[in-house]
Amino acid sequence: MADFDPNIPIYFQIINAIKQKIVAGLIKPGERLPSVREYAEELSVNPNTVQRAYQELEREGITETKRGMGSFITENESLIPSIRKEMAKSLTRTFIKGMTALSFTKQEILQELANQLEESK
Amino acid sequence: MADFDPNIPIYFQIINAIKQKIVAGLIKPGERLPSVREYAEELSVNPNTVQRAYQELEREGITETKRGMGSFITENESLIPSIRKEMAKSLTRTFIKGMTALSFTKQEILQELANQLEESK
Amino acid sequence: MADFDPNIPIYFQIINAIKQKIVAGLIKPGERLPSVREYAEELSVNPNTVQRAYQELEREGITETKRGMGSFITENESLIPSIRKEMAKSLTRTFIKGMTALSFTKQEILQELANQLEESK
Amino acid sequence: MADFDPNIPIYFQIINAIKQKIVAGLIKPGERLPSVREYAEELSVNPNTVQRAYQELEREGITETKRGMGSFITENESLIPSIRKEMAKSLTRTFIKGMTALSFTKQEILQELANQLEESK
DNA sequence: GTGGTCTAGACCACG
DNA sequence: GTGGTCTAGACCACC
Repeated sequence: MADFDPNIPIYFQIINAIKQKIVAGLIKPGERLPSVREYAEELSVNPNTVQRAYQELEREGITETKRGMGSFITENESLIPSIRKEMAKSLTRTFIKGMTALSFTKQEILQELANQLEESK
Repeated sequence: MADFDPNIPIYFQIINAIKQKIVAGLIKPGERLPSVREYAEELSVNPNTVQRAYQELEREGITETKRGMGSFITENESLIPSIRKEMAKSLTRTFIKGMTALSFTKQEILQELANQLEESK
Repeated sequence: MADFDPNIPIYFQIINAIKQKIVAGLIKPGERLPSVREYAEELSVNPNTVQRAYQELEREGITETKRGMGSFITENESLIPSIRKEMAKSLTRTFIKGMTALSFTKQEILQELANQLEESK
Repeated sequence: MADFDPNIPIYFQIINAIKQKIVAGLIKPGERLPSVREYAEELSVNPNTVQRAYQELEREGITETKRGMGSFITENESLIPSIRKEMAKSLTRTFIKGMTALSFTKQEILQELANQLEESK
């Protein structure tokens, strides 16, 4: 089901995939994530890698994990919007950084985005 | 002589600096870049690091290396803008894809970009 | 029926609850503890977890298990206070050692403890 | 040089050891920590374990690590006192928790500490 | 040589 | 069965 961009740490891509699923409503607060081993197998990845992703998610307060029980999405009203905002900010920052490195001006960045948004209409 | 952001690979920052100079017309097609050693000293950086940057530039088709002569900006005038355009397109596509996955509308995407461009002013 | 702190192993909280009841005289030496199944149901907890707690209590010499009869608080009246004292001593020694390594003076150690005891009031 | 308490994660003990060394002035801000491999060998521990400790230290802002260069103690005026405070708090919390579990009252905890401080005079 | 990530596989704590 | 830690050893990115 998944193939990973070899330039980005797998654990990081797992984190983002889960965050996206939460934002999209595919996983709901309170719900349990697949077990480390289960998910590792599904993704054809080492359990340690999934473990690391889950750990990071917990550190960010997105999940709570209970020994012997599994990891659960935090039940928190503001969770989803805050993840959405954070991811949007990160995406935008990356985009701006990349474009700036190509010495695009702010005007040109906006222009390029507008163009491509049109195209994909 | 130059300050580097410690969070970004130095070689990458060197690449960008050179690209910017090219786009800005400070270095012209056909012109020779400083030697690896020269440049490394100027930047107080390990020669390997400059070497790596030059290598990458060549891989991207932006420069050509002639044995014993040094690295030269590619003569093909149209090559550089076309590379730039391609990279911009790719960056933008990635950005749009990510934001769409977070169910942002086109309006919101533009808005978010505009906001963050303002902030980083 | 009981609320558990999700950050502390449940079996550990059960142990402490029992110890406290003993010290408080709510359970007397020689008395029988509830059966594992009974207690597990009362606490809405996995029987294994209660089992684990009982095991640990026995290991500490606080209870004695008789096959087919259940777990009993040890008859030796003086045993419990002596265990308690030993554990307290050990805890205190560890604490002092750690604080001393941070070059706290005796005064400061007492102060820090007093402060934090206040806070958690 | 080191042997580890088997009940506490090794990476955690490494973190604490380094923090203590910083507080004690044995390692100074700006100074470089041993490389992951070096330290791993010295401690007879797997490099991954040291790596994890270093990573955590960086996450806490205590070190900064530069690829290909090593990990360095953060140069920050308030670093040492803040570590000292944090560790003291943690030690004290652990102590209180343990004593409370043995159903010591606040008075008794203070008493026990005072006694043992006297003894070790 | 240095840190960062990953796999493979093991053992333990917990429920 | 589930998460947490650890070892052994590999490969890559960076300096």
